[in-house]
Amino acid sequence: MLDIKFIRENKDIVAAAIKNKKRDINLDILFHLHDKKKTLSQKIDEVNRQRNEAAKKRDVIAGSDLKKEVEKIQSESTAVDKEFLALMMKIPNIHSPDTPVGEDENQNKVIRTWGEKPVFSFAPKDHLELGTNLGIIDTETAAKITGSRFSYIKGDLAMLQFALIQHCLKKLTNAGELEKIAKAANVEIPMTPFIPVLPPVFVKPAVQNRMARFLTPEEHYMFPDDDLMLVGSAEHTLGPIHMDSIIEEKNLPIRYVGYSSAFRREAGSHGKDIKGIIRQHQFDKLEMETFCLPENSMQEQDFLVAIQESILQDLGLPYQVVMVCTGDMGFPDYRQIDIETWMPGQNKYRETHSADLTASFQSRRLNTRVRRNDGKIEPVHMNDATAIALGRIHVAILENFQEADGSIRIPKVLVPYIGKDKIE
RNA sequence: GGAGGCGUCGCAUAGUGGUCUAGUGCGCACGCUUGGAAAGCGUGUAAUCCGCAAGGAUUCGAGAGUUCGAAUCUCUCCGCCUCCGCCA
Repeated sequence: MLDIKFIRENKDIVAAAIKNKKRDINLDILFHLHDKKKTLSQKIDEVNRQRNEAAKKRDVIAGSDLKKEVEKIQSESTAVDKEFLALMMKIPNIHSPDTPVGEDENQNKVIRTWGEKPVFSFAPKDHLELGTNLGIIDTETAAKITGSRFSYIKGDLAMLQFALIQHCLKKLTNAGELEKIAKAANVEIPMTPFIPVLPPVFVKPAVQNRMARFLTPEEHYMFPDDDLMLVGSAEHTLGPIHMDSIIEEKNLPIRYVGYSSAFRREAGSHGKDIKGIIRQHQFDKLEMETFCLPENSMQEQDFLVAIQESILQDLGLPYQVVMVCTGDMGFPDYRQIDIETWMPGQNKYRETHSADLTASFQSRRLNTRVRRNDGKIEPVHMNDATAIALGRIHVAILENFQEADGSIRIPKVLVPYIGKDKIE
């Protein structure tokens, strides 16, 4: 959610963002509702003042009349508030000046590439064929037991997953490692290490709503009997950690790295990526969620991207970094940077990482604020970014590091965790 | 799942219908004192909204209700604690 004052003072910027993010909202209606809301609340304040006075004087008759009056205005005011808020929530975040304006993913801008795409002396296979042959991916049994878009990850691939998690956690909790990454990326912000978290995978729908992620309800697994839903990402329970609280400036930045399964119904993606484990209803992910000072949040995002790149470089996976354009970026995002990793079996780069800077957009709804050293209070800035998404990285590793005989080379950094250098 | 207790300004606690404009302690900030510090003393210390300001309104877990008036009474919900049961 944006600040209504900001919207009033920057109508052009907000209107442009609405248009660039392909939405249609009339800001004049919003302003009109806001005026009405203000007038009504001033009226209520005044009547309440009189009411308090009457109560103090124990004036039963006047008090009784004023009570009826305030009830009448109150109901009108509640209706206006509701309408105002509903419209406010439809307004997307503005986008950063360096975000490319565009219609869809075709206008996303590649800003860097790293690594050499592998050249095979044989016809490379896709991850499903490789994984099925090696007995480490089993989608057929999963289809019988649970349904389509689920899988059993077994044997060395399961080991590989834990190795990846361990490798990343080690990196993210080590201040020295982080400093190296920041220095290489020219980022100058405090290097507070990440706090590892195992968050809940259920979230109250009302809280998820305050994350301002407009993942429609159809995309979530809902449990109405318990008023709960499964998270689509650890972000959904990491982001609200400081809901309704004020963080002292000296305690920022706060960085979390959460490990959890993510659950997505993938409604509306029928037929897309149906083969293999690229698009699953359930997958595991290490997710970074950070809270920082407003003036540091762009650098914070650059830092998170640098971490993502460093992880992919450790693994030796070729990738490209992409500035996501306005038409393709998330509703609450100020700037979105994706990393796409080369997948030979698909013969293209596929999204494996996303870094979302939401600035004050989420924190305003979550009511997560910072008390500056001078005592002023303002919303903190929030970033969230994938550290590693396990399903898709499995795909990348299997497809990039396959040998002619169908075996898979294990990335050097992971060998110590698994105790061998090959899946065969 | 059963029984009981409890949710108050960062933390701890007082407050059982009007004197609560929510007290006190700790913490924190500033000042005095000091060569400097600690201690001591003094002052200040929740947020949100409206307003240029003066000031006003709202919030005592959440919501609804009773009342001229609610932290305080009633109802519903949520959370926490203790004991019992079940259980990884």
